[in-house]
Amino acid sequence: MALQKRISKVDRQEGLRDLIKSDPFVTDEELAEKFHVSIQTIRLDRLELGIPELRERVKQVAENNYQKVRSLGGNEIVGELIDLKLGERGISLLETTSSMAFSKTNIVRGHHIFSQAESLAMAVIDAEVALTGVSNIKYLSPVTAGDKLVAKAEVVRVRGNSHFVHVKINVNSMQVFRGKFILVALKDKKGVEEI
Amino acid sequence: MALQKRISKVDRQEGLRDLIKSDPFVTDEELAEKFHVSIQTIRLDRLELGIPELRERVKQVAENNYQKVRSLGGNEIVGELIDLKLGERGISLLETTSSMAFSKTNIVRGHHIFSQAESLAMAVIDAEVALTGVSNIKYLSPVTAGDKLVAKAEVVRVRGNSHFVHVKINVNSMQVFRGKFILVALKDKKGVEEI
DNA sequence: TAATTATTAGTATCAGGTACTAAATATAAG
DNA sequence: CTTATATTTAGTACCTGATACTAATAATTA
Repeated sequence: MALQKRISKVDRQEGLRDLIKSDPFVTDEELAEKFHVSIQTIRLDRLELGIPELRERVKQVAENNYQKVRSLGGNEIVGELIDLKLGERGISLLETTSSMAFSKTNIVRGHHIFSQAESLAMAVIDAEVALTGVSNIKYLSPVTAGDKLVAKAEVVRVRGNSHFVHVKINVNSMQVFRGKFILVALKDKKGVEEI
Repeated sequence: MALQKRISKVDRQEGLRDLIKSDPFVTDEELAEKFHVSIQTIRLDRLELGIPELRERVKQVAENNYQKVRSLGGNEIVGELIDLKLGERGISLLETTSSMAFSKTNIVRGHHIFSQAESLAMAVIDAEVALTGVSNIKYLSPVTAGDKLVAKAEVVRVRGNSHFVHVKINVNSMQVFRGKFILVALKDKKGVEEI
């Protein structure tokens, strides 16, 4: 029999915590093998550390992200479409959460704001598919997690298959972002021949 | 005994499919109650419809979203940091997937590209926390799902707490994006000085 | 060496199933 | 109406990944 190179209890529990954090899908059995201890020891460890069982962890991951992904790019539009006049203007609402922010400062990462603006700009274009060509954007004020972002998009000019859209985002009627998008409609597939 | 207002098999199976789709966390037992049939009937239905059991469904939801959130803002940096010289330059790699693209065209949504660029720009700044102030960006060519995006960031100028960073993104040495970011380092907690 | 702590073994039980057999009940066809 | 077929229900054995508990063994410390 090979020597079991076991580590101390505290070290194991620390490693356990990290491992489960980085991979919530790991079973007690796999953990037992990894740390060269019995499955019972792992269960005692989890009990002491207050870490729930695999199925509970998986469920939590599923439930947490079920919501988030919907407002975070899994869909065609980031945020919730409130109003839309195709080819003219549109309004969308995005409720920011701490998962969108830097943990230290609670300030929402810029690309979430950008994503809301860009996807609204694209939604407002009256064409099958559009692709962002150029954009000039400006963040005017930091956004804190919990803020409700109201984005307003307006089509200001259409030239050929280029669409110029201005997007403004407000929090409580204070402007936090503005951006000018030039979107190009693709005529890859059928039905987007000319605008 | 009260009359059981049962619906036809096809209708039930249709309802079943919809219900599970809208709530993947529902058990066979709950479904049986909802449709006034036995648990075995529900299981036969799932078998016929090819719908996996609760735990499998929850696991799939968890796994799907675990990936997405990681590559879409759950982390501090979007993509994988390959190289970093703090305050000077940095390189990151992002492997695009179909979940980042429009289902119709398979073209990656712009904000994913932007997110990679912005987060790399912020990572490269030698400061505790930075906030995107202004950015001027341009998408040069559409990116298809599966493409590997290599982003290169370079700090070109530092004035006060304003950092000017250029980011270029290539796919197979073909440039698909460029952007100029002005990032403002925050002083401790408060104070976003004028740019 | 004794006391204490850590680990392992083993059993009963649970949820939410699969897989299978068999029986009861509906519904349709002759 | 009666038979044939489809549908639903009942019941059993088994599975995974656990909890909860008791008891014994091994390792460490006083």
